Amino acid sequence: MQRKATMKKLNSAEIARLAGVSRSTVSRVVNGYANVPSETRDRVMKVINENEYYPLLSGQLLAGKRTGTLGFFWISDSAIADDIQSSTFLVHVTESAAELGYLVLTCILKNLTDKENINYIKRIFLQERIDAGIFIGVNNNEPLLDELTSRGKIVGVFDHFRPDCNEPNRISVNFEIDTGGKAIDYVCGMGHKDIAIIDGNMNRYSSVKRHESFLSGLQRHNILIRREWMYYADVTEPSGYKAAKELLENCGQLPTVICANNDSVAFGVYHALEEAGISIPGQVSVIGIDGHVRANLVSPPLTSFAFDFRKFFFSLVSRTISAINQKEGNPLTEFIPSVLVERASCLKIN
Amino acid sequence: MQRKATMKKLNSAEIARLAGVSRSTVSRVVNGYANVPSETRDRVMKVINENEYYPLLSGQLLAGKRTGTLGFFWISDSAIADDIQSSTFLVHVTESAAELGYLVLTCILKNLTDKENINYIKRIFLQERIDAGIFIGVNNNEPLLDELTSRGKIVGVFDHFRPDCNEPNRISVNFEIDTGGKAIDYVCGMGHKDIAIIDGNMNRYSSVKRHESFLSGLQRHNILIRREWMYYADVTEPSGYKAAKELLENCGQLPTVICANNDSVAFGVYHALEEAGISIPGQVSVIGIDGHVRANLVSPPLTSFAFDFRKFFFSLVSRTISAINQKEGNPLTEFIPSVLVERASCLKIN
DNA sequence: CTGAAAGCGCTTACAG
DNA sequence: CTGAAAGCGCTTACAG
Repeated sequence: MQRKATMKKLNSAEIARLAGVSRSTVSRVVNGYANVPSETRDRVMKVINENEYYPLLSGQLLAGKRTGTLGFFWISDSAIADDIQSSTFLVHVTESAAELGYLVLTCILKNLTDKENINYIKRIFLQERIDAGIFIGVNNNEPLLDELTSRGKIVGVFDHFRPDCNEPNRISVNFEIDTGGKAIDYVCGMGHKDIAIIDGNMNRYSSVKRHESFLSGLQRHNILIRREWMYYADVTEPSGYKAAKELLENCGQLPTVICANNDSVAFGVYHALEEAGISIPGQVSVIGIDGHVRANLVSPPLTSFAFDFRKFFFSLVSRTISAINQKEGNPLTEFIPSVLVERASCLKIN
Repeated sequence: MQRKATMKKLNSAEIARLAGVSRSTVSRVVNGYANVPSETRDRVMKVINENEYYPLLSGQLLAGKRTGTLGFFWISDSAIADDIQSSTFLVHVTESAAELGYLVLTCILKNLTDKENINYIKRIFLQERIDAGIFIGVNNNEPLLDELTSRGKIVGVFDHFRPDCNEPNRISVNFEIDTGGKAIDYVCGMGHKDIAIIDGNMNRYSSVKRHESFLSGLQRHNILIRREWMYYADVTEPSGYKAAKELLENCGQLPTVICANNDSVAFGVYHALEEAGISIPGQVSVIGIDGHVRANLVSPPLTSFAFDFRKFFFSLVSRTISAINQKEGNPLTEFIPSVLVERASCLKIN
């Protein structure tokens, strides 16, 4: 039924008038409270449905209801639209939230070093536009997270682990910590001994853990760690390209395999190797970590330890929502396991 | 400065008290009204900044302010997370809105045939969670759009043109209408005469226009239109695969080129041709429309008429926001031109 | 230039 | 089981 300009304003008072009850009762029906006899409930619901009445959010909020909205804060200095994988994260968060009855307010920011960006995020929390915020791409020790949690705000952070903090309003989801070691086990099993490592961004919990487990994996296999085969990148493709180029220029002898911190970095490694006329995997094998959607599209298809990102974000979003509802025994973090996806980029040798 | 649990509630009354003014004046300062002497303004601002005070959204809304939020309604029955291109649209909308000071509430829905989904969207509008809604993936004659606009709600729709409607609250952005004809001109210029067409979804304005301009292009070049070389798909890769497979099974003689409604459909055509052992472009050339991010990654790289989607969404979002602010002379639609990107999928013959 | 007061639309103790 | 009333935090005519 259409609301004409000349019609009375459609608020709870008007519904109450039409149904012959008080606004209190309308509110009780709208909110599904038990103490309304079914006859009254039906009569009120009929009026509500006929008029397509929905309580205005503004009134509900002021009376103390929650927004039913999560903030989604994506921090990345590279253009997110250009990275296919990034964009899917946003979709996973939105769909997970929707499944649980929540809406998502999406914010994309270049960095958190800019005071203006920090204030932008704080404003969204302090205006109470959202019940909690999901964060991607923040440093593990980001002070903003500490400030928000100490103010009682709820944050759900991707790739974040702070054993020194166990506030119930600091939720996170993490990659298993030993994927680097699994990658080393795998390439050693393929006969590789000359192993190069391209590390990620050491401000990310996952990158640190992969670094550590790359190294302990090498030790476990009694493989000499050669400084000229260890390079630092970031988590992006261009950073992987740059690091691999430096490696190629300075390494003297080529390694037989390059283990990349993640698949995007591996794509950068591909680029550098191709440019140098080095065949993959003929001369140098490459292995990644992530299970990037592009891993199957590049040539040769990239062997990688893959993660189910749908699962990642559902875990993060659902536990963040549990924190909003102050559920008891809500796990503060979850470590998600990887699955090896063997493709064509890593060759068995000898 | 941290707000301790024991501190007074930080609202406009508290700020007023600390600054020695009334709540009215605090509100005037917050909203940047002119009639406050700079001395008073500075004093109040100092208190506001020291306490990191932001007016609660709930109060502002109830007093009649706008939300500063756009809804983003993405309708797609295929998994959006799987389509790389789709995800970037979401990023473009979010970044365009942010540039203009708006936030974005993201909603992903499988279809609009389900009454429940229709109500989900209506609820978001009627609760006044948003100032306007951006729509992607709706049929050109979608009744929900008519209902929303007739209720005075503002919609901004991607790929939507209704010459019979010129409400100031129905905003749209469109593909130029003659890209199909440009594709025909191009392949004819390459010497092709045996031209097949895979059309899109005829409920989309762009697909209809491409269909029309494919046909008028063929006529312009005096090329016989052969029924067995015309197939309907949708806008997705699987639909292109299916249509191309049918074409190959039924066509008898192969065309020398297949013009696809868009790049996703073209990828499906690739798949079908590869499966049939037909080489691209050796035996059959393929041309797309869109400028999909994957066009450069497939083999052979796809020749396509590309659109600047960043521009698409900035146009849509900025004119939608102008409609919210009731700007005079706000253009209801804009047609965005294409740019030919020649890659390796379309061969010159004879 | 500034404050007191009304009003926005809901929910929820409270009283009956 | 139900209604009258208070209250949430802001903004904005209105009066001075």
